[in-house]
Amino acid sequence: MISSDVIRGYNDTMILYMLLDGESYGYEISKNIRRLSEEKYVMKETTLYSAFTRLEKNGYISSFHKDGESGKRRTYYRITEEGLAYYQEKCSEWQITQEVVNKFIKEP
Amino acid sequence: MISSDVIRGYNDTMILYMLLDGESYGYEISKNIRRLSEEKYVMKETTLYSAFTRLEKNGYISSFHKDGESGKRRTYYRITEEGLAYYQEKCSEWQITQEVVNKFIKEP
DNA sequence: TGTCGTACTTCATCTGTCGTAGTAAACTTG
DNA sequence: CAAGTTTACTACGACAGATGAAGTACGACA
Repeated sequence: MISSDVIRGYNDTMILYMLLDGESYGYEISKNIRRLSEEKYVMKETTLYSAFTRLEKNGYISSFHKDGESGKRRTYYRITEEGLAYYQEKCSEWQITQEVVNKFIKEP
Repeated sequence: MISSDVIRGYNDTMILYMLLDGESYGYEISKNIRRLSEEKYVMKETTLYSAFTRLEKNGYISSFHKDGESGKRRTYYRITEEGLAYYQEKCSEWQITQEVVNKFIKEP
């Protein structure tokens, strides 16, 4: 299992990735992250939902409700253009981060 | 420049790496991290020194003073066996982290 | 004598994560 | 159809690690 301090800084990126190919909502995103990471990373509920708040406040995602849906009270999110730009930035940053951290790693 | 939330979780690892081939002290380690990362990462002083405290408290490094040194008040550190084990753990974890995060990265 | 580089230390603040807990609808299974 | 499980959140408080700002103090150099 991956410790959270390592991933911290990429939770937002993961969520944004999950919204790249269309809108989704908390529970679904959570499941998808878990599945895509092959159970190696499970985002805590509180982390996920507080990330939504932050991302929306920063204008990277926008929330809405689907009406006509049988009372499931889901909050859907979609990525904004700013969110996409931010995501791409993070991807570039990740390449550099890998390069840098790898200099400090000794393979056994 | 790399944002700190990304690296957070690997500051300790970097410091330990710097102690793998012998004792060192704060200022030197700081310089070496900067140099090795090719200026891409500069650890803040407060981050560095608070990391020392934490690492020592966890038994991963031990501090000492060299006597006979002309009053430069340096605190030297060396890595312990627990520190080495912890470092190796972190290296393994890093491999997994890379794999996981890369699943959420789209190359342009 | 003053400034720069070295080598820290203290303190207060902020951000993001996490544990605990609770709500409530919908689906499942005996 | 009752009871448990899954879905889908929300609220609150605590905590760790990073950070900014500021200060101390020695030595070198010019």
